[in-house]
Amino acid sequence: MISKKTKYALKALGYLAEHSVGDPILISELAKEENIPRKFLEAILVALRKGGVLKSKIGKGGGYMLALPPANITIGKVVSILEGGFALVECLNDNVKGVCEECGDPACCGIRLVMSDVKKAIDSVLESTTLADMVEKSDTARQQKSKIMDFSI
Amino acid sequence: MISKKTKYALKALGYLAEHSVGDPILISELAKEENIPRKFLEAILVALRKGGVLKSKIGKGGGYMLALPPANITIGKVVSILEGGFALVECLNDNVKGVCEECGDPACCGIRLVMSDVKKAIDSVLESTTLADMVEKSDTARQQKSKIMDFSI
DNA sequence: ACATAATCCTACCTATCCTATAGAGATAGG
DNA sequence: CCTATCTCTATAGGATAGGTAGGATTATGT
Repeated sequence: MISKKTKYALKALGYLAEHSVGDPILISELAKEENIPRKFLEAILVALRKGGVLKSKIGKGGGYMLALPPANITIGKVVSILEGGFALVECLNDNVKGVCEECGDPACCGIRLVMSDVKKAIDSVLESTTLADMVEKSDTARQQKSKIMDFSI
Repeated sequence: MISKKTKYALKALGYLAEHSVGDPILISELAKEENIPRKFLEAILVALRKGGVLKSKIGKGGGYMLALPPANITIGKVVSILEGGFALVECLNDNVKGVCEECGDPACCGIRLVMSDVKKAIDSVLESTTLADMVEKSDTARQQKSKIMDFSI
């Protein structure tokens, strides 16, 4: 299960991708528009900045901007920043904190082998989907829906 | 990240798949051989029994057996029993506890749409991999390794 | 230089879940 | 009836997620 942190991050990034016209957007605007607790969002944005996805401008007239075009920000990157990778078992994590004590021999642990397949499947989706894709999916779905609404009237 | 519960479950099931010759195996044997806290394992086995993966025999000479052949037990089933499904967002969970408050309109929520793709990818692996596969993977890896060892001597 | 608007940083709190344990109860075999 | 088992309920400690507070720092405009 992805955490609220990650969900909030994706919502905030989605907003930035749709509303950014070059100048920075305020934390408070993001928090209000996307319904995210202000202070909590602050911490999330800092993480995203340190992860290279956002850049900020301090002081009056400051705020946050995307550091890259939406098409160059993968969902995998965002998840990885907020969740510290998305491994299903410790021993498959990117930032390896050591082998999990359960599988005596990592190379032969059945669980590890299976979860490695799962991780590959997850990563292939996460790495191939970008922020731009996410926004587009959402827009398309909304348009589809309003079409259907029109027909039904 | 899968919980220790699930890891222990898979280890115990793996042991049962490999050592079962029809008669029940003791909790204490499973706990000892697979290095799992006895009482904790007890709870896990009960869950697996209620989930239809194991059956038990009470009283003297009792113990646990697989309720199905290993090739008919998917890893997905086990994960689903122990973790209550493996959705990445609440609103995609099997046992829907309601829509997540974040995505106003579930049908148009970009996060939901992306995570739905991820879930499909996960499920396709988890549903197509069985306990028998897991045990086999592990065995094959072990054999490969011992071959390499032989060469190197 | 100064007031103001913004992000940045450090620390903290609380509830929930994960892991684990204890002990009495129920059931079957001999 | 005795013993070996699983079964059930309750509980406890620790970690993590989610959220909050307040002040420090930095930039802008006048």
